[in-house]
Amino acid sequence: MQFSKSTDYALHALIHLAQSERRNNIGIKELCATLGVSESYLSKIMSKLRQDGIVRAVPGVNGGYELARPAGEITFLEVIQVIEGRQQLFECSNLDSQQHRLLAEDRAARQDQDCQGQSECLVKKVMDGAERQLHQYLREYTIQSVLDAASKECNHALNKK
Amino acid sequence: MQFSKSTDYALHALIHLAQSERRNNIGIKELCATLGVSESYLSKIMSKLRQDGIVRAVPGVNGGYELARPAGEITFLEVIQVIEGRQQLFECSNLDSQQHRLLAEDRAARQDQDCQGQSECLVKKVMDGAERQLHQYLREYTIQSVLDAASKECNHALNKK
DNA sequence: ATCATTATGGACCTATGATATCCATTATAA
DNA sequence: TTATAATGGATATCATAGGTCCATAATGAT
Repeated sequence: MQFSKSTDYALHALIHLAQSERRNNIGIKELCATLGVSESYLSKIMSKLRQDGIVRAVPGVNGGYELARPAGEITFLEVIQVIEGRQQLFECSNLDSQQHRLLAEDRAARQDQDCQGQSECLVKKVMDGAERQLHQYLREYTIQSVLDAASKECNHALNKK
Repeated sequence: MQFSKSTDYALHALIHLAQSERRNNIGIKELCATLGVSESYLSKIMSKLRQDGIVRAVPGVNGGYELARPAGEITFLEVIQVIEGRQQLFECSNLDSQQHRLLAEDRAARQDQDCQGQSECLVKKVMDGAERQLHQYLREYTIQSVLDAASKECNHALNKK
């Protein structure tokens, strides 16, 4: 279980766009030179980011990409979900297996109305909790926060001089 | 990015073993009937769990599997790592890209001794933090805790009657 | 000792998705 | 009108997940 390279590229591309905010329309050529990745591959990724409203793109002379929103409003979670998709981290296969059927029957036999309906697998419950934790964390970091961290390091160094 | 089916199978198999603790040596036939998965595939998974000391296996008549340790000492994290491997959730490709080189040069130019050595990518720093969060969460849940949750539900129902 | 039983590990297969390239087309500004 | 730059479709390659089959080894029962 790993994040794809595309996610890596997407995040770094967005950081570069954020760093170059005064200039608008950064071309794919500059982006792929900066990231060290092929033009054709990176444009697929940029295309996805555009379709999800994270960047704007303009073709033609002096065209290129720019952030569609302030860098502080683009979270890591959002970027990751655009690239990786929005499937759940964990899906319980064989919900009709004997193990699950027994648990469900238990619940049914007990006629516990509170438990009806939440026939979810207990393993999945734990894993869904893990996913929630992860999402909560990734929502707290934005493209801007990375830029801030970089300049904070820089200021720290300057103060020492 | 998703957990594999194998992780699903492994967790459910371990829960079944834990539920059947008094009987020892649960055969692969019983396990795969319970989980609804093929014998040949599940045995690969069980073999991994054995190699990592999570279950014990004994061949021959009346042989089978049993937990190698108390269910309360087998964490979700451990099981997941055995099955999924221990690679990092995020690896930064192109550490020699222009973007990374510039950051590194900045640090070097500043001659900030505190920052030397930690030339790590700022994106990776965030993602490593996410991984730590996830691991911390998954370490808190064990095979036993799932069993406890199930019986707690059961008691809750009995008290209402 | 032999035999039936059960786990093990190697070889193999297939499907899927990640990674990647190429090109024809479309949209834009100069 | 033209050069430029993004877009999307088709395609290729490779690694991994998911899965099967079989020969072998180990074990308890007879």
